[in-house]
Amino acid sequence: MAKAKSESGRTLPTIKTLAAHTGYSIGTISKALRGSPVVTEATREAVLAAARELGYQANARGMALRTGKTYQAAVLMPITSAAGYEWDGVEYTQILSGISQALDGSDYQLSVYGYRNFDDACAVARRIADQRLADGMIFSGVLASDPRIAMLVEAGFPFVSLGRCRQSLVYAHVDVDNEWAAYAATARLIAGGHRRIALINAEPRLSYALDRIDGFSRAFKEAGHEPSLDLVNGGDLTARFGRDTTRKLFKQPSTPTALVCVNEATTLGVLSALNSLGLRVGENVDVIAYDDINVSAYFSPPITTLYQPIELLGRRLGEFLLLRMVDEGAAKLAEVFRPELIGRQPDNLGGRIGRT
Amino acid sequence: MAKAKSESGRTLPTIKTLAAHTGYSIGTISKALRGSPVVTEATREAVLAAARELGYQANARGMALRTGKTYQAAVLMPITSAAGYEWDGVEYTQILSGISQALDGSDYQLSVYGYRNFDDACAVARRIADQRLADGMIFSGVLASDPRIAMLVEAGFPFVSLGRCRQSLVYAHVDVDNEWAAYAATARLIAGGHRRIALINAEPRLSYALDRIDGFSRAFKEAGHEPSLDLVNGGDLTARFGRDTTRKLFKQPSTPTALVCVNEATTLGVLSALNSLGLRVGENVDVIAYDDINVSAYFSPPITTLYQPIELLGRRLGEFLLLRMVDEGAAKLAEVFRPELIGRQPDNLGGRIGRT
DNA sequence: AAGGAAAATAAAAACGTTTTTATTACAGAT
DNA sequence: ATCTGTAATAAAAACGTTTTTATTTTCCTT
Repeated sequence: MAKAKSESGRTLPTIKTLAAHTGYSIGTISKALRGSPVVTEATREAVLAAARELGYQANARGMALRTGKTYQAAVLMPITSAAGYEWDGVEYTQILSGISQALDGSDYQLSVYGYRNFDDACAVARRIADQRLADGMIFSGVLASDPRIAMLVEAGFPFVSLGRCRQSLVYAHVDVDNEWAAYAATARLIAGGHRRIALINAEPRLSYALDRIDGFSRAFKEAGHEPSLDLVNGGDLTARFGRDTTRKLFKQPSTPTALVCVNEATTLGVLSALNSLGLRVGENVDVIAYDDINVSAYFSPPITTLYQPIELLGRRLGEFLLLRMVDEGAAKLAEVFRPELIGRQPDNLGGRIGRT
Repeated sequence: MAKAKSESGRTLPTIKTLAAHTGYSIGTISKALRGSPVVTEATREAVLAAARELGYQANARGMALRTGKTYQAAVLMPITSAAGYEWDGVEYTQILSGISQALDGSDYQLSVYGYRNFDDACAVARRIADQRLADGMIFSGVLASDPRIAMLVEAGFPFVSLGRCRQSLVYAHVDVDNEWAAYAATARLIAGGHRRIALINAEPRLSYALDRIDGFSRAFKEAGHEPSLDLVNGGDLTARFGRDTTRKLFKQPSTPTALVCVNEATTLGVLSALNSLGLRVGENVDVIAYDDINVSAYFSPPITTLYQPIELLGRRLGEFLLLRMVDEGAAKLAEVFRPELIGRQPDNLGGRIGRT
């Protein structure tokens, strides 16, 4: 078998090369490189100098084999449905980007595992933990009762989830304050005079979808009104879902006067449907959207959004995972981001609707 | 050091476990598992049965160390600029998704390497090749003269690029026929009566940006007109760039009557700007867009697009890399996809513009 | 029945590390 | 001068594989 060669055709330097070059044994070299206190300062200097000179870089596989660590951080990523080619999972670019930045400079390499559906995601998570394919993992799409979290907590495997489940378990996580966000959006619309508000939501088995319904309801209750729960719709996060749902809503006898949208893809579908129904935002209907990627500013007219730079969440996910993998307790590793409400419309139908 | 334990707390089975369990030596076990012809059929059966029974899975680090392979496929991913939080690099979700699907079932694991700018990308590529951090790599954002391609071809390191450079080198690649696409879009607009056509393009150092200018020019020349090269604009692929460029174009004395847009983010910016200028698509101006993620159907009005499911490109990238890593010649591994022109508008300003 | 070739398997070496154990050198104490 | 303890380093073992080399078994030939 050919040895690994560097581009120039020479064999890569190993710890043995350093040993031969410096005259020390490989054990001493290893200790010097790892900063063990048993080697003299002078020896360490000599070894480091040789390492620099020869361009030595520790072989990750050798380290991995000996230590049992993998130096891999796994990220579970949903595979976009090949079928409809609908706009889906767009925000993963930003999440990966953030995680990658956090891992940059650490010894860990980002490893992506695709999954096709929730069961698949569970199977992949279990495989990673059981076979120690990585030293830690990150995943999203958390269910109200998520078997992955229960399983990994039980196994003591380091992980950070994007989203919180509704079981009382202690685990590292990052999340958006969806309850507050839905509350803020709904309250703004209620203050604008709206009573029939639709919530275009994610599937209700997802934990954050429930959070949003909670916030939605709370806004009504605090204002002394009954929440328009009949206008709550759950589905996938595509433009198609937004369009179809909007059309359906406006075929009903009691139509909404405002909509809160789950994300910008869905919003695009909603706006498209409203347009084809001859309804104009700010005149006949108000729309507030969740905004991952700051694109709502370019809609015509620009709409009010709950803005949360998702790359930041990704970075925090990576940072937390690094800490978790060196055995930082999970309890301290939790952060819930509150998105910023960016008002681009008065959201009171231009004053055409009566305030209470 | 604690041994790797499976979730249930038991030590993971290794080739030694199988040896003890079956009575064969570890060498024989290895050969049986790898399907070497020197072991009897009966032995192989027994070994495989034991492997199934104990849930044995080969340890990737052990294999990696011995064989010198890493079983990692590296993908270089641009890190979205933390600064503007502009919509950027969205299509990477789909690319990764496609690659992940192609790698699924192979021995290779997808490894993501982020880079911040082109120089960084080159450095990362070199590091991966020099230190053998992966057995192959995939990257995009190819320049007309791309040092990564030259370097990797020279080093004999397996890779597949998304995009072609303009140097005469033999290497595996996947690309979109950008020359044709720009030609088709421009020709359609010329046929609709347009003469002043703007091209909202990527940065001209990118190879595909040049391809598009070529196609754009060819359409004019074949129709016997001078290409409106003064209306060609290159920049990043954000909505902001689309908006700012459009505003700039319509401030000039000789404004365009139609625009060809580089991608859907930019298109959103273009449409936003047109709207704020009081211009309506299909009446005052026509727009044709490149469409990665099939979202143009939801614009109001829907616009004509060049549609290319990008996940398919990703899948082919992965397939090619797998072949390349088992030493398939690079020459055969090339595919150029021609996008589909989906006409959603007549693109002749509703007949208001005179045909020649 | 002995010899030998071929087939099957066992044993050993190697990949690049880290860690444990053993050895050496040197100081200070007696 | 010898002993003891400590500091520094060397040597060896181990991680889980694959591959090369050695050994055993089988079976055919004479």
